[in-house]
Amino acid sequence: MKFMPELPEVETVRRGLAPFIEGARIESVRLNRPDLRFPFPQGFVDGLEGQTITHLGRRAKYLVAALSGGGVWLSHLGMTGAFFVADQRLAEPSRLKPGEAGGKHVHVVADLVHPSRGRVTLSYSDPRRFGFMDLFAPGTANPFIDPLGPEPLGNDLSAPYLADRLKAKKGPIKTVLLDQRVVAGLGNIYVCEALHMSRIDPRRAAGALNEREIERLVAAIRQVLEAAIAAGGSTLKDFSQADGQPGYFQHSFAVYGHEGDPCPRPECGGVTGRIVQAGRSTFYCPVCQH
DNA sequence: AATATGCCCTGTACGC
DNA sequence: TGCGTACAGGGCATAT
Repeated sequence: MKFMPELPEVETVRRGLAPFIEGARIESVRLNRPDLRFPFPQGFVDGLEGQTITHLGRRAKYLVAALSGGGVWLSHLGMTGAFFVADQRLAEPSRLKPGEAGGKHVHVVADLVHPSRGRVTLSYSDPRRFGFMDLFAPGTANPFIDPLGPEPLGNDLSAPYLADRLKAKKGPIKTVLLDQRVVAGLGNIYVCEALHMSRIDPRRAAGALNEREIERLVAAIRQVLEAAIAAGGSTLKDFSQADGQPGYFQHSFAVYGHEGDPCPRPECGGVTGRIVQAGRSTFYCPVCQH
């Protein structure tokens, strides 16, 4: 299974990058093309240069870098976006994997100065360019962040909250869970996994779930995300070595990508199926999910 | 208003 | 081997 940056992967990237860029001053930024998924906004480079990154946060699948002037540097990795760092104690940039950090898909390179690490090079690679970046002036509305629902790992996601948001929904629970206004940061993989763990059929009408099922679902969402973050965290020790890649880890899934394989639930006996809902693949077990 | 579809983009896998 | 096609999918735009 190839790396795909959903919430746990973005969190792992955040944890990997933070020690290199928090507190660092952005000396220069080079754009190798005018756009990713969207054009870089007017004043992007000028707005970043000279700023110090005071904090690197995450909201849903967005990386949110707070700047000393009060602005916000927003980044979304899309499907193939990746950050690479190199400082003077790490491998030379030339040792970074060719075709990735050194290749034709590196679209943004920023030179930073970190108070203890010295010069740090931060590169962004994104072959498919589904990612994007934006820059927001202090105090301005953020159309990406503002509409988002609660973080799935925070206290705001609760069974009563979710029950309230689901009760009027006629669409399938799988599709509703991908709506970032309901819960922020769930993607196709972890929705499939959470529905399998909570034994809920992805085709069920969201509004038809009962209280017990919703409680199981909320618990499962937390569990699959936390397990994935833990798996990612275990790879961070390698972050500052060899290829300098943050958060690239193989994580095992119960159903995602396992069409035709036996359901991993003990004594279930089902075979993992794949259906398409709202244009996306859904993997599920037709025996134990109902 | 809520819901559904098409689009973006490129590397990879696969059938013929 | 080469060529065409399907697929991966988050979020936006558009249509209903």
